[in-house]
Amino acid sequence: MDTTLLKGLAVLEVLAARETPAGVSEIAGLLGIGKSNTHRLLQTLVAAGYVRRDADRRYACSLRLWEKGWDVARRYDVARVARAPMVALAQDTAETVNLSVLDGDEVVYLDKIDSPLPVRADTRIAGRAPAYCTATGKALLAHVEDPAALLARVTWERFTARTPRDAATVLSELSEVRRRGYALSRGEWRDGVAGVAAPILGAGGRSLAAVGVGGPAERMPPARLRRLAPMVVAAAAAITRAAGMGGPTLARSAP
Amino acid sequence: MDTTLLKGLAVLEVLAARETPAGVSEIAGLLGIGKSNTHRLLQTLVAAGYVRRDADRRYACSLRLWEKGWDVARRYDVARVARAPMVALAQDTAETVNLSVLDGDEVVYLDKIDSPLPVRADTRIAGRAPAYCTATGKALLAHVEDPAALLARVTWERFTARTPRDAATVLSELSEVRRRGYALSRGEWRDGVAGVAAPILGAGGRSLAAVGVGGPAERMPPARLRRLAPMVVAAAAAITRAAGMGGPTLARSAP
DNA sequence: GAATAATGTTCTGAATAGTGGAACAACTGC
DNA sequence: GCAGTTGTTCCACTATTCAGAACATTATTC
Repeated sequence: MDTTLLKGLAVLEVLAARETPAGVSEIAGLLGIGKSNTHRLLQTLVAAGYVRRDADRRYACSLRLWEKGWDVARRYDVARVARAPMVALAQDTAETVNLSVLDGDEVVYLDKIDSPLPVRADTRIAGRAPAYCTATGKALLAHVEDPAALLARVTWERFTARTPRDAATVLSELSEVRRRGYALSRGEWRDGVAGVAAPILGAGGRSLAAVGVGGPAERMPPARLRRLAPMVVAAAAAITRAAGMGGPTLARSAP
Repeated sequence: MDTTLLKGLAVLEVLAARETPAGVSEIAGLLGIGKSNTHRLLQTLVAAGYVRRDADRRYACSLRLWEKGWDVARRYDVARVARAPMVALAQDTAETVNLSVLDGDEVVYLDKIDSPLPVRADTRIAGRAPAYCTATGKALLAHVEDPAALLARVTWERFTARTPRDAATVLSELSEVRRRGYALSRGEWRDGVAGVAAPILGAGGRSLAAVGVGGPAERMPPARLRRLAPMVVAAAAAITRAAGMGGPTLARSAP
């Protein structure tokens, strides 16, 4: 494996994660690699435009990473058309609304609208979570080509007492999800957080994305989740319509 | 220089730019490097999580690039607080509004609101333009630490007949910008596109970002630009206030 | 359905390119 | 001015990457 490339990406990630610029020695120490090595990697990244150095000769990420990342996200065009239905859903429910897509066996949050209430479910845009124990994740998994194949590659972790522990459990839940049209999660990923989610289906019945509503478990007893479900399903349907889904894949033209 | 790292990034960029997944040979041909080389670079990128392969064993960018990029953009937090004043400005002017930050000697568009009119200035979010010949760019340049030093590193290109050709011209215009509080551009970057922009200043009087209004030159005679200027300046001031600027740098905490 | 083309993958030896360590330079704080 | 940082350069070694060809697998054509 190209270790140079891996190290270079590691340097980039360290810088991306940092709030403040970093020096050569600091990065070298963080990654456990030599100073001279780190120095040259940084110079290469500067030459490539991903990193720049400030006046104090310290290094920080340029916006190039974001620029390239945006090119990728642009194709996951659902986010744009989903915005309006999401706002409506947020107003109707007063809970946090989020939009996710599947990336491997994880969900990535493309967009969210925070609940106005002081106590709320906190998700981060561009954040990640395992698909098999979140509401949006399960909504997505239920409509992929081969859920079993995907789940076979999962490493099962116990995040809470309620986290599902094997593929069989999740698979049976997924058929339930397909039957009723929405997915639930009650404290399976983060303790005390519950949610409902519905898939946004494209041509061929494959899931492109999922919308979900989430909040503190105390505000989300089973009865409320059942009441929220149709609203989430309706929002997902609205997004599907607005997107004019019909393309063969998730990839759609630029805005 | 670490060529492996550069090649790896080049592969990543090719994939990020493509609408559809690509195969090994195709990428190899595009970059002019060997097949086996490309193959291993791709495997490394897959291992690092930046690329994944679809069912047809073709390669595409995962959302990891976007995720990391977002971590960077998150710190350029102006975008979030700027949204509301930008919407107001867009409604008042009916032209395209955009928000830019400086990245080296280029501007990067963080956000934009399209004009409702059929003929409009077209900028792309996460797009780039040279700073010295755009309105937002000049607004930003006027308030950096050392404009002359920055301009010294510029390679002067003639994009249109009106593109400034040397540092002296731009520097004198920048002092004008500082004096009156806003910057103008009339077809210096793209023919037939004109705009006004105002800087968003942080603690210490340094520019953090700039808001601009742009449109087709026919709709933007000097008189209209002068009338738009105070509105743009007001929007910039509103954003400055909303952001509660006071930190020492652009870096602000996460949303 | 066989033959052919095209693409993805693995292998190998050769050598280049990257590595770590130390030496040097430029600051910073005492 | 001196110790203690941190950034940068140099150099010899060897591990890593590279190209090309061989092999495997899939697509295409007849």
